[in-house]
Amino acid sequence: MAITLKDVAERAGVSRSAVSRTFTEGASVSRKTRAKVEKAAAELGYSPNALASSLTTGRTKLIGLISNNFHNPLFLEVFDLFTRGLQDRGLRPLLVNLSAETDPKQSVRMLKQYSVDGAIVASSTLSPSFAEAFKDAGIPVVHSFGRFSTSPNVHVVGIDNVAAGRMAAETLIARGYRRVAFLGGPEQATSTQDRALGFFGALREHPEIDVSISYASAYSFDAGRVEMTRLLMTGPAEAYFCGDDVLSVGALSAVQEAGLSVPGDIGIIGLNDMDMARWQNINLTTIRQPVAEIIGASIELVVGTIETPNRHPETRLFPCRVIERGTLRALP
Amino acid sequence: MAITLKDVAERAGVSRSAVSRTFTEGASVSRKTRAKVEKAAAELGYSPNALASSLTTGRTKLIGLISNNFHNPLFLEVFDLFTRGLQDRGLRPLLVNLSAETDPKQSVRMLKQYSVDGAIVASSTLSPSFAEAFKDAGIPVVHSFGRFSTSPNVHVVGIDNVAAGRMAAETLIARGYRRVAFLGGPEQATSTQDRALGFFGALREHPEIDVSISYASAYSFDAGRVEMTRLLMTGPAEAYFCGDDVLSVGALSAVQEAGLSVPGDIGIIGLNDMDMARWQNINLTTIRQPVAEIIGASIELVVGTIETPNRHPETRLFPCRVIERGTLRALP
DNA sequence: CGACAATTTGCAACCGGTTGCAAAAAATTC
DNA sequence: GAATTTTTTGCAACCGGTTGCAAATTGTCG
Repeated sequence: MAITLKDVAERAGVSRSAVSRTFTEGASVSRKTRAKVEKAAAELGYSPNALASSLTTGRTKLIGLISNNFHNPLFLEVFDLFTRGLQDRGLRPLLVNLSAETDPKQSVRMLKQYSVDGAIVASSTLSPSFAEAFKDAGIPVVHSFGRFSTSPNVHVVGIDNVAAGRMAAETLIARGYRRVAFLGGPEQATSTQDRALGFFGALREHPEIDVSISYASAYSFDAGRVEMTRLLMTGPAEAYFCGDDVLSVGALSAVQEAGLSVPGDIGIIGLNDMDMARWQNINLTTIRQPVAEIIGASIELVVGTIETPNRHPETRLFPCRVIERGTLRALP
Repeated sequence: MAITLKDVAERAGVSRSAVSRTFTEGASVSRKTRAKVEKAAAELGYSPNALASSLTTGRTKLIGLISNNFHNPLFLEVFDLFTRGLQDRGLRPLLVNLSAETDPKQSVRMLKQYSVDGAIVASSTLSPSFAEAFKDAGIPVVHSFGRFSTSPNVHVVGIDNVAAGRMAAETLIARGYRRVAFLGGPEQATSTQDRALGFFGALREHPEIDVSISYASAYSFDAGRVEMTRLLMTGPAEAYFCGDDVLSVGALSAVQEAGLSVPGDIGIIGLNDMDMARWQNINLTTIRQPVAEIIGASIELVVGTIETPNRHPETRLFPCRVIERGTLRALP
């Protein structure tokens, strides 16, 4: 059915090795045989079987891309950049949707069966041990959007969530808000924990400012809306740092629905700068994650680790910045 | 490095075939040897190499998932459902990001190299010939969100875009709009062409209604905004059928920015019902594509075609329905 | 033109599995 | 317990490639 090396070899009147060599970068083949082989291959429409060759070379050029954030709009951009970035380097993303389960064993097993060259765990909610499971299985791995650690066991690329929390606090302080709050995502998400830490840390130096915290059940529109609706009934703060943009939009919607104005009555600052944040009918002031840089570094790091397996685990954090839009009152 | 059949065989004191058979559904192995093999495998942490076995079985359980819609929020849902649906059947999605290029040759080549069992082309903008290229290469393929055809060459699953256009027209007519327009996506997108066809078809029976058409340069927020801004300066219609939800939000934003009200001054109806359409600060009236059904059928069809290669090309269309929200005036 | 070095080529073994076939072992029958 | 049938097992070839090695070819130089 499919055309193999042998077919091409026969047609070109050379050995199978000669054919293999014409298709291998930097192998020794004369001009003449290369020409013969290429002609025969073109005539037959031959293309080498990447999987068969992976058996001997030990490289599949397959990269496992594991995520559980299939509902966060930011991840459209993330998938776009990852797939493009990998393709540009001749790598193929094998997508794994984690959905509910958080046990790494199954994913590790599966990706081992497919002999992926490396894996990228793209998630801000999974614990570091998830990515570590890949490392333990001998699969080069990078945790993108993962938690910062001073002594990481695996490569981590992302933002400093503590610093981001601090940045949010400082932004609110600078605008003169006196009663502020953090509306986090799920309490067990590492990103929420760290952002809370930074937020409260910065405010500790401002005892005159009243600060409170609450958690939404998920990084989702509905969760943000529900939580903000609840907050509005119990006497809301003047400004909220929401743990995520989608959450922010949910909160925004609850505030507007209650007949209050943003930023007049209540200020909101999000985090991520998803594409929709700039839509004029949302116009969300937020803290931007440099997604492209994070993904570029992640790919670079996973490729580097494939080439140098015992490379020391690295943490690469990229700075965030505030994107001024319309949900926070202006600087005085 | 990695544990192979041979290692397990030696440890269990059996032949390699015996080990292979224990891991093959429905092969002949006695209780006793199976137990020995399983014990040895567990002790060594063995898991069979899926790629190596694919060499003889001819099945990789890899499915190419090809898309060029990495900026449409609807596709987050699409990716989520596809990856989950494939995983549930033990299949692995190999993601291909088409971005700019529309030449199928490269994708076909690449997916052939990886011996995918089948391919799913998920795009409403690619021409039918794209999916056909896969079929011609002997790869079972389904075109999801593709163009309807009475004599299809490949399986097509999606909605009847002509009917959707008609549905939009009828919805506007029923609400008493007298000057309506279609704000399409790129003129060459098959989905836009078909939706226009249905829209104008339905209005042909209503000569009293004034109808016009224009195209946005892409299915994007910015394109919708730009085009609507232009329209507002040249005397807009009373209501617009926008070829897509993101486009609708762009248009919506332009209208609001011009100080006009929706649906008071101008009505808008979109198509897709992306997740954000229900966000209260968008609250878009739209026509819902039954995404889950489309994807379920696509997977079923590609699996069916893998099992029965010469299956006749099928077209499966699912009905859309109008989702009433706040961007169209109420029924009289 | 011959000696020698550098390139190119084919052979054969291997990567990690699967599978048809015949022999061996176990189960069934009388 | 022997004869027959059924099940289990191992051998060896194969899937589609790669690669070390030695032989064959080509090129260089005096």
